[in-house]
Amino acid sequence: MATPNADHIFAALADATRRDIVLRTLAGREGVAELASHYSMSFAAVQKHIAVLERAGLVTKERTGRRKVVLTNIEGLNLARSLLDQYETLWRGRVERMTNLIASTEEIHA
Amino acid sequence: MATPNADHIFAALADATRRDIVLRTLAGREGVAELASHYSMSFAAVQKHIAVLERAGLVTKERTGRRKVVLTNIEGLNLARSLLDQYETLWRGRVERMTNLIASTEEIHA
DNA sequence: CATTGATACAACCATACGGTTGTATCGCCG
DNA sequence: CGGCGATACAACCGTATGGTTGTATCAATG
Repeated sequence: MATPNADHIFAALADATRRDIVLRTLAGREGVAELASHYSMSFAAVQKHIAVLERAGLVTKERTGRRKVVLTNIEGLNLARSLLDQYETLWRGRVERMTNLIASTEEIHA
Repeated sequence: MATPNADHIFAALADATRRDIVLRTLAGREGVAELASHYSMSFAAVQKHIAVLERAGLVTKERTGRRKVVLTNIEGLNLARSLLDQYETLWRGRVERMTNLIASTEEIHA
C-alpha cells in the first residue's frame, strides 16, 4: 500500500472495469487470471487496473501457491465513504441553517 | 448536466482542488471569481475545474446579476455514496458468510 | 451605447492514463 | 533442473487531463 489518499482512491473508482473488479473481489476469491478472463481486454491491461486499485489501497494480493488472490481492503473504501459522509453532514447543516433563516424571516413578517 | 454517471463523479472527486471547491460550495454562496481567488492557479483553470464538477452533476450555477453562484448538487454526491454503501453492504454479507462457515466448522469439530 | 466587471471559450503545451505486445520473473511439478 | 503456468514489468502509442494565455460574450452602469 503506497500512498492511499483520497486522490488515488477516487481516481481508482472512476473506471467501470475497476469498480467491477472491486465487486468481484467482494464476492469471491479470484486470482489475477480469473479476474482478467471476465473482460475483453488483455491480461496485462487488467493487471494494470488491479495495480491501480492496489496503489489506492482498495485491494491487496495474497499469495496462494503459484497464484495471487485479489482481496478487498474495506478500509480504503471506508475512507472514501467517510469523505462523502462529511459532505452530506455539511449539506444537512446548510439546509438546517437555511430553514432557520426562513423561520426567523417569517417571524419578522408575522 | 450532461452525463452524470459514476465515472464522471468519481473522476471529478479525484482532485484535491475540486473536492475543496465542493466544500466551499457547501459552506457559502461564492461566484466563480471568489472561488478562483482561493487557489494559486489561473482563473481559467479554476473555471475548468468547476466545469468538470458541473459535467459530473456535482454542482450547478445560478445567475445572480452579472455573477454566477456555484451551488452544490447533493444528488450527485449521494449517487457516489450509494455506490460505496453497496460495497459496504456486500462486505458485511461476506464477513457474515465467513463467520457462519467458521461456526459450522466448529460444530463439526465439537 | 461605450465601458467595465464577470464569466466563458479556444488554442496550445506537458504529462498522465488506458490500452497494446513482448519479455522477465517466480513457483510448482515431472 | 527443465518446463510450464501465473504474474509482473517495460516500451510504446493514442488520447485525455491540467495547466497556461488570449479572445469573446454578456450584463450592469455611467
